Amino acid sequence: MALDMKFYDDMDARIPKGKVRTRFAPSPTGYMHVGNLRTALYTWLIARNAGGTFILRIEDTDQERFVEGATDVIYKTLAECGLDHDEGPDVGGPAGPYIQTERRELYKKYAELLIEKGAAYRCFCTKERLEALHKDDPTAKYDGHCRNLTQSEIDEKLAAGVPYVVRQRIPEGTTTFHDVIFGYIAVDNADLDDQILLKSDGLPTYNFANVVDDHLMGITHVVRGSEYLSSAPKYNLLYEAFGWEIPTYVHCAPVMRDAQNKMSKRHGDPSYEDLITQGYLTKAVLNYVALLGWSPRGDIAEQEIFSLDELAKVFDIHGISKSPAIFDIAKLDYFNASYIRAMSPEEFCAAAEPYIRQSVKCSDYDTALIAPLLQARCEKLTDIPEKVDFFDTLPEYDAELYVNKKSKTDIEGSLATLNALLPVLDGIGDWTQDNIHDTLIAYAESIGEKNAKVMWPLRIAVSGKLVTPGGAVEICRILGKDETLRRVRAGIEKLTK
RNA sequence: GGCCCGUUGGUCAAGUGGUUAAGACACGGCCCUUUCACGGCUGUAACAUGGGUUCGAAUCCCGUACGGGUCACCA
Repeated sequence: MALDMKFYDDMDARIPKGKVRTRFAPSPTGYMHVGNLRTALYTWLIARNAGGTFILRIEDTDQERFVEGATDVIYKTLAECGLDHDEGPDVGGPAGPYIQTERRELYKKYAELLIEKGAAYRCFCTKERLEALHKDDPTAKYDGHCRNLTQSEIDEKLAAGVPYVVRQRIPEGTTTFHDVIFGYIAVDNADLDDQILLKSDGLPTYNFANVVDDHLMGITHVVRGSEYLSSAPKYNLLYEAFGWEIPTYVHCAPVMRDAQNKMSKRHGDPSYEDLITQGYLTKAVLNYVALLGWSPRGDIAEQEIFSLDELAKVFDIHGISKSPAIFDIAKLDYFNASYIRAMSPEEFCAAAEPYIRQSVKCSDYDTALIAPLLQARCEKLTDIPEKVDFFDTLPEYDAELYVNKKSKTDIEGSLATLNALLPVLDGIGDWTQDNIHDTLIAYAESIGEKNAKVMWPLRIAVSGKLVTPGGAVEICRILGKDETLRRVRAGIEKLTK
């Protein structure tokens, strides 16, 4: 239900710039999926755009899901992406500790405060009783069994050491909340459950810890996935019970693998780290992900390539989309290719070298010469090895490769060309790019043929491949005179049979 | 199932009552060219649906369909 409530207008604008505090609060699963990365990015951008503070908080209240070393993945990813945090477990800050399990006593204290205020109550129901409750209707809400226990009943159970949880006491009425992206949403409190705030192990549930921490840490903009949208009214009730100011909500629609499913580890969708090992550049991933669910407005509406700094300058919450976005690897390829092309030759050479060396082991071949041929020809760094595998060893190839309609070449003609080329190439004294080029062009002219007619067979002979990075001249240059001549002879032999 | 949210080309999306409904990716064609690319030009292709409101609706309202979320001592 969308309400027209002027009261809430500009809710997100009432916070002075510079006072903005946002937080990225992942639970350490050891896996940074793309949707997570995007949430971190948006959260960081909101803070940086406003000259505010970006905080990292670790939500590790689920002891059963503890994964060793999982926080390292978070630190590493954020650092690699340039999403620096001003406060967090590793850098400290005034609102610490920043790890929820270290804040245990805090939650307990606030849960008790809530009980005093009458907005929460202790529930001594056993798991068996709760299960029985859900037996017929799995979606049944808590029946309020412990809602109105007398003080003496409570004291008695407490004294007897009966384990309990703390539940939120949902009042009657309607709760309205505002989200920057989704607008005003009102729900009937009767649809809300008396959710558990504090588990029997004394640790808070996500729902409770979030409210307490976000308030205590002074978070002004709560950025999270839209799966929390339906919990938002319960958070507001909590804020109200405490008498705390409600933050600005920014619920982001999910990143999908297809129209039906979110990106997920289970489906084998790539995490940030996976994308990097697949040959994608961090900056390209960030750029693409930023635009997956957000678009620039105004005079930069057409712009697509953004550096992180640029994004920080222009990012506007209102450009975030309501509907889910499907992750399109083909478009990431395009962004990645753009970033590869935009690198300086030196930068690209450095990035490409290890990939070139994966298939070019022979140290006679200079990666500095090979790299320039690749820069405009690959979308991902991992495209490289396959493209340069012919340098070390001439592959087995089909004589049919010599036949090309457009270049007007066939088997017979190619054989003739190759035979004629042997002395021509052998006659080149200084084996430089220019000399090889000029000699071959001059030869083509001397026999009154188009360049392609001589270049095609030569390129096939020296590479053994239909498609190569660079043309015949570049390849010959890198191969060196001896190897070039050897390969041309091999070609002649193949065509002579 | 209840409640909540969403729906513009295959994909990402601009658009906030009057537009020939942008742009990008992908796809097709052409040019460039010693292969493939790169680059340039160009083409195909969309407002889920039915009712309203209005002089006028992609834009506002209601319904329908489809999709998603949520209903845990998980986050």
